[in-house]
Amino acid sequence: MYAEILIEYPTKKIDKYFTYLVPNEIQDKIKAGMKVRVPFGKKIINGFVMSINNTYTSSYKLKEIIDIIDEEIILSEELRELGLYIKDKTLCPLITAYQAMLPSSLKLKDKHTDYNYYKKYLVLNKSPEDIQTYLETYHRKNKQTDLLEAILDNEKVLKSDYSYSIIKALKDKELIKEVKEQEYRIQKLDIKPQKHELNEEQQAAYDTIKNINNHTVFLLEGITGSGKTEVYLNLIDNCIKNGKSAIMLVPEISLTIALVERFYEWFGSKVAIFHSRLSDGEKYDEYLKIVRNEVSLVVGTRSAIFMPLNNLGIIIIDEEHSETYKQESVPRYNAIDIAKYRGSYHNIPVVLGSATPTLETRARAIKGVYKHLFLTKRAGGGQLPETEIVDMVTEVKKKNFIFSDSLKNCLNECLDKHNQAIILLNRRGFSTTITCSSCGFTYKCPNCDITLTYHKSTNNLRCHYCGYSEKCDLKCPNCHEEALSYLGIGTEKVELELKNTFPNIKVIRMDQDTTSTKGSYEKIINDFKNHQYDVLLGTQMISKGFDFPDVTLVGIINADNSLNIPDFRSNEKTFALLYQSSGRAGRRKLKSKVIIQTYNYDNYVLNCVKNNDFNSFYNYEMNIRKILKYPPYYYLVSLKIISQDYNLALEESNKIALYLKNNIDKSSYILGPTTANMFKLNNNYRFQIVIKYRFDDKLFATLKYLDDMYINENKISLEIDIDPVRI
DNA sequence: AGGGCTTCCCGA
DNA sequence: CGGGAAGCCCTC
Repeated sequence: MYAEILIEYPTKKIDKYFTYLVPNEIQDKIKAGMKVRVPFGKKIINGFVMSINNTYTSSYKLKEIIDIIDEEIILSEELRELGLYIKDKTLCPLITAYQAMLPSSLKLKDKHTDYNYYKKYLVLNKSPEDIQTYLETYHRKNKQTDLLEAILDNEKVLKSDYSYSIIKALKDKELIKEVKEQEYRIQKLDIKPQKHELNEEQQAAYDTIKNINNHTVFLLEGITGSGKTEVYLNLIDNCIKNGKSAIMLVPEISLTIALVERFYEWFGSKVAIFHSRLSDGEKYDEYLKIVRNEVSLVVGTRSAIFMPLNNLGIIIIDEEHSETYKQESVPRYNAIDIAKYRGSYHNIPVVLGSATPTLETRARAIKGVYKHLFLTKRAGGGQLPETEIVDMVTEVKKKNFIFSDSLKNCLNECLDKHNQAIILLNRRGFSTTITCSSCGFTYKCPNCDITLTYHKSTNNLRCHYCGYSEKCDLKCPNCHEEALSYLGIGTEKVELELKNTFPNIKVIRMDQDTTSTKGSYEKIINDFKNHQYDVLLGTQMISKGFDFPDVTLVGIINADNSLNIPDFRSNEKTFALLYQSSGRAGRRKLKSKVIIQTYNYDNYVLNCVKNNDFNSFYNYEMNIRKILKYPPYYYLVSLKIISQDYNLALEESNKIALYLKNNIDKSSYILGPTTANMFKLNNNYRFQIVIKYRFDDKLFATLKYLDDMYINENKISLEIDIDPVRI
C-alpha cells in the first residue's frame, strides 16, 4: 500500500506529492485527508495524505510513513479539492492553500501542544451518604465542611474557588478528589429565539431566497439601515430548522464582535465565531465545535469561509464590496470566489449583501448572472440622514483646519441633546508628515518610499508599512533648527482637537493603535453603545455595518484621502466608504445629519453620496471603466517584480513584459512595467505590470510559466496577483 | 525549507 | 593551495 503525501514546507520548490510506503499496522486506519509524520531528507516532518494507492511504478526506493498524527480526517474531500482549485486559480503552492484553511493549532508543525482546555473540579470520593455521616459525626463547622456541603449540593465545584490547604486536608482524608473536564473557552447558553417581524421588502427578499434550493448567487442590495441582517437571521434560522448549517462572513473583526451578540440571541450555543483576533486556543475550540457537529452557524471574517461545516445550507457574505475578502498574501484568494465554489459544491444559495456592491457584482446582477434583490427603505422607522458637503478651501481661510463651522455647530447641538456622533478620518497617528520649515527636510522611512507618521502617544515616528520607528526630536536632524512642522492630520490629532474645542466631551478612539490588546474591540463598541462616550472617532474600521441607535451625526474629515489614491477603484472605494459611513446615522427615528469635509467640493462622487444616489454613481463609474477598459469590462492580472537591486528589477521587468507581449493573446493589454504604487518597501524596489484581458486562452499558461521561471531566483521575486482588488 | 555538494573567487 | 561564500540540486 502506498500513499501520496503533501509535505508541509510552504514553498513552490517542493510543491508536489511524495510517495511513501504505508506500514501494515496503519493500513486499515489511514485515509486521505489525515495528517502523518514522514521522514524527509534528514528530518522528520508532517504531511497530508492526498491519496492511497495499491500500485506504484518506479524503481525509486521508498521510505515508510512513521505514523498517523491525528485519526480525524483533517481535510475532507471537499477541502482537498478546494485547495487544488485555489492553487490553480491563484498560482500558490498547494500546501499554502491548506494552511489557509486550518487554524494554526492544526497547521502542520513539529511540536505537539495540547490545545484542549480543561477546568479542574472537586467531586466526592465517597458516597453522599458516607459524607453525610462524616459531617454528622464531625460536629464542628468550618471551611472543610463548607466545601463538602457545597459538593453535596452541586455535585461538583470549581477547584479554583477554594484554597489549597482545605482541598489538601480533605484529599488526605480521601473524602474528595479532583477531576479534569474539557471545556470550550467561549461558551454561550441556549436561548429561545424571539421571532422578529420582517417588513414587506424584507419578507419578499427572504421568501425569494428561501424558495430557491439550488446554487444561485443573490445580490441583496439594501440601503444602509434597511435591515439586511434581519433577512440573514431569518434565512439562517430557516436553514437550521431544515437541519442544515450556515456560514456568515463579515468584513472586519470589529463587526463580527458587534454582530455576534445578535447571532447568539437567536442561535445561542449553535454559533461558532472565527476571526484572526481569537487566541490559538479559542480558534482551536471553535474549530472543534464545528468538527464535532455541535454548531450550525459560523460567523467570522475571511478565513471562516473554509470552516468544515457538514451539510452546508447557505453562505452569506455581508458587505460584499469589502476589500478584506481578498487575502493580500499567498494564497491570494478571494472569499467570494471560495463561497461560490462551496456553494456550487453543495448546490446551495450564496447571498452577497451590500448597500454599495462592487461594480463587478452589480453588473453581474444586472446581467442576470446573479439574482438581484432590493431593500429600498430603512427598517424600524429610521430616516436617511441629510448630507452636507463642506468646502474646506473656504474653511481654511477662516482658520478652520480640522473642523468646519458646520461640523462644530452640529456637534455642539448633538452634544446638547445627549445624542452621539461618529467622526471618521481614514488615517491613524497624529501627523502624517513632518517637515522642517527652515530647510525643507522631511522625515522618511529609510526602508520604504513613504513619509513617517508621528504618533504622539508614544512620541515616535513610525512607518505604517514596514514597522520601522524612531524617536522624534524637537530639532531638525538636517539643519538643527527648531522648525519642524507637523503636517497632515491623523486620528490622534483629531482626538486632541476635539477635547480642546469641546470642553467635557467624551471621545473614544478606535483605530489600529487602540485595538491591539485582547478585548479592546468589545470594550470600545460596548462602552460607546452604553453612552459612556459622546463621540466615536476612528478609521474606516468604524464605517461599516454598525448599528448604534443614538448616533445622529456623522462627520467625515478629509474625504479626499481615498479619492487621491492612484487606483482605478478609488472612486468606488470613496463612494462606498462615505456612503457606508453616513449610513451609521439615523438608524432610529431621530433626525440625523452627515457632514463631509473636502477640498474637492465639486467632485461628482461626493455629490452622489450627498444625494444617496448609488445608481447615478454606478452609471457614471461604469462609463469610465468602459472607456479605460477596467473591470467589470476587463479582467486584471497584476505582476510585481521585486528586488533589492533596482537595475535588476527594472531589467527583469522589461524582459517579462516582452515575454508577455509575445506569448499572450493580442487582444489583451499590457501596461508597464512602471514603478509600483509603493515603489520602495522594506528596502525592495518594486515594479509592476498590469494585464487587462477579456478572453485570453494563452494567458494562464504564460503566467504559470513565468511563475515557475522565478522560483529558483533569490535576488528577485515575481508576485502574480490574479483579479487584484487594488493595483 | 534545509542540507550537502560543487564552483568560483581571491588572498600573503 | 585553501577557505569561505554563493549557487545548485535533492528530498519519496
